[in-house]
Amino acid sequence: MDGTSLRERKKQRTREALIDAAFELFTTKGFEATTVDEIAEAVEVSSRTFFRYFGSKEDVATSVQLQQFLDVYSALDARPAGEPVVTALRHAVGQVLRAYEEGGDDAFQFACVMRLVQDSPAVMARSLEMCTEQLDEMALRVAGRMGVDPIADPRPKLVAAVASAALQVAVRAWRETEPDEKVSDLADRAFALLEAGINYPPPA
Amino acid sequence: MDGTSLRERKKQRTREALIDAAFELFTTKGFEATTVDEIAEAVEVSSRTFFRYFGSKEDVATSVQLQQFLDVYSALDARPAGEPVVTALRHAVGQVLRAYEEGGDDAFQFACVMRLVQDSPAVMARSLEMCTEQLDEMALRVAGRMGVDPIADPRPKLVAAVASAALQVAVRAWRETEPDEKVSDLADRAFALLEAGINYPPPA
DNA sequence: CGACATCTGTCAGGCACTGACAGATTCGCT
DNA sequence: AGCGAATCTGTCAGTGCCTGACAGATGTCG
Repeated sequence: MDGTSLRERKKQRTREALIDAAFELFTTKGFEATTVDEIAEAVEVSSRTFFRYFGSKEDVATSVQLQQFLDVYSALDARPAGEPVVTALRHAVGQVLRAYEEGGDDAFQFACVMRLVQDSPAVMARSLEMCTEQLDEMALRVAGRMGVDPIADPRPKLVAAVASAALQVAVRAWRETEPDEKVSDLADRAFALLEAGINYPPPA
Repeated sequence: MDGTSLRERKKQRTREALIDAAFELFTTKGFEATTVDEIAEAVEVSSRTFFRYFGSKEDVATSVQLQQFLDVYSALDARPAGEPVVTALRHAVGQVLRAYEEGGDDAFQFACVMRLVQDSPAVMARSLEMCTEQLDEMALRVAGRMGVDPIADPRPKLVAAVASAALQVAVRAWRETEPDEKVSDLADRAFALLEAGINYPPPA
């Protein structure tokens, strides 16, 4: 049952092999032009086995995105307790994004997933669905920071949803800008706007 | 080419018949248990014709949601020019939702779509995708209200995305609350929170 | 009425995805 | 090592979504 058993290691290896093969094919042929059979063949398993690891062809991409969410959670937990929630989210997200930008290993895969999400509607749809699935988890952490009940108080869920939306806007702006503006900067600016309030013009 | 030609009227009729039949079957049998063939049979057309009207089975639901977006746009344009954007969105959305709650015709269909979106993942995914498609349009109107460039200034897109997220949170909260709390009230509260700022605790 | 455009049904087919079964692999135990 | 149990995998058959291509029906306009 532990992670060092032969069975578990084999499973992990085929799982990663499937992800690698899938991204290789997605980037060269495109998402919809790639069939599950091709991915499975590249790893020398049956297509039936593919569906035992991933619920759908899109899930290969979203499984990577899920890990990114978990990274944000870790970074969020590491932020000081007194920090306001949006500010904490701003720093946590910026931290994770900068790590992806500089870390050579996952940097390619990260850009790969982002392009995939923006370019193929099916992946986009599944990705958005996964993001909303993660909203409860994120709301839970926000509620913890605020010291309020995550069910009775609507604010944690709102903050989580708004933060997720801001991040999506930043990523999309990143994909659309011609020069290589950094995602981390775009996201940082988006969160900074959230901190200041968005009911323009401010009724001061 | 005008809307009163026989051909156009026939098309409109089959389109509405398909939507009605689809919702009838979705509510009784469930979304995934309903096949496109069944919907087409109920209207006495071929399933091929169904796909000439709707790009996918999910699109039957999202086509209705699209109309709701258009309603919000109309309401938004009717708001006074000086009003801050989030406040204007709050009133526009509230106005549209209250109309759906009281209008007996579309009230049933509205509740129907909302249940559909929350209950079946495929519809949820497609719905979210359509919402992001509408973000540009909404951002355009927000930019007009703010009197800024919708491309150079990132704020309109951010406001649109945040407002959409807030609305989604409200709808989801509505579906989860046992008693019949009104969507319009939940949405109003969510937008009110946005107006006040969400960087809790406020660093006052 | 006739030329034309448009809509529809039928057919064939690809691809995503699933349940069921049998064979192979690994695990836990003696 | 050896044996039964649990788990993983491949094969097969099948359903359902969705699409291109063609031919026939229907509406449109001079």
